[in-house]
Amino acid sequence: MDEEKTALMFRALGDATRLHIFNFLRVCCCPVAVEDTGEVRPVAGPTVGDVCCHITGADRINSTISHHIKELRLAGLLTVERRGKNMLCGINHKAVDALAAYLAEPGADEPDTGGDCCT
Amino acid sequence: MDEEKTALMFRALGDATRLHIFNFLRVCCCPVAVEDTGEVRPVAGPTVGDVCCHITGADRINSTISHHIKELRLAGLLTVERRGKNMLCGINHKAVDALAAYLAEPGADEPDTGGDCCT
DNA sequence: AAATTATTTCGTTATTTCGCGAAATATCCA
DNA sequence: TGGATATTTCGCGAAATAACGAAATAATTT
Repeated sequence: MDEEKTALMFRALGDATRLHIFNFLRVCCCPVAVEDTGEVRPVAGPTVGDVCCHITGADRINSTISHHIKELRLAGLLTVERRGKNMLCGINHKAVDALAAYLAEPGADEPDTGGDCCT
Repeated sequence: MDEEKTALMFRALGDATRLHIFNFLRVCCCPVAVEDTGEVRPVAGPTVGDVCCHITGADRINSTISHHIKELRLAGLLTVERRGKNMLCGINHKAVDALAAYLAEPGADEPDTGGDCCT
């Protein structure tokens, strides 16, 4: 996973509102289908409106939430797909797993420059 | 791990320069001591100057790098300790592990609100 | 004590981000 | 076709952030 993309994901999660959205979608029921291509898309799940309702408490959709969801999507952490009038949100588990692995395995994608860097 | 703190960590890693610093420190040799209190501190390792040199290529310390290191430290991801004239940097593995676990275990710290959120 | 080295803090400027409301777009229903 | 619903895009002002150089602080050497 390239560093640019990784930073983008971390950045997306580095906002209280977005992290809240992300958590909600993770604990929420979000059945997904995996295409032959490997692409993952939500089969059912909360709409952008549901998310907005849960996060803000308001029953009207908020442009701010829409914007945050877009940012999470651009980072690759969310999938969003139109279903009629609604947009269904789902977690991109593959991306989340990759990010978790990144944190768990130090320097897996970096040439080892250690040894000549200590004082 | 509380959500506020988690977002702070993600935010700290969500900048290309800081992620670069973080990666450098992870692959670099960074022996640490664990105190009786559980506190972790670097025993040896790259100084702020070493980090700056590696990241920017310049041989002079840069206030920008100093600032980024401070931010990583405030997020709890780095430990910084004075050793004579220098400041030694080290990774706070405990915090990194906690962050990795957070990503790996969906909703471990969130009450399950699923079931009534799908359309 | 003065000079030197390593690093942080401060003040400034340019850029980005956040939240908001209004307008635009897309889809469905009558 | 004309609404109604769901969502995104646009434009705005306020607040946060990033990079930079200069000054300040801390520890070491002479």
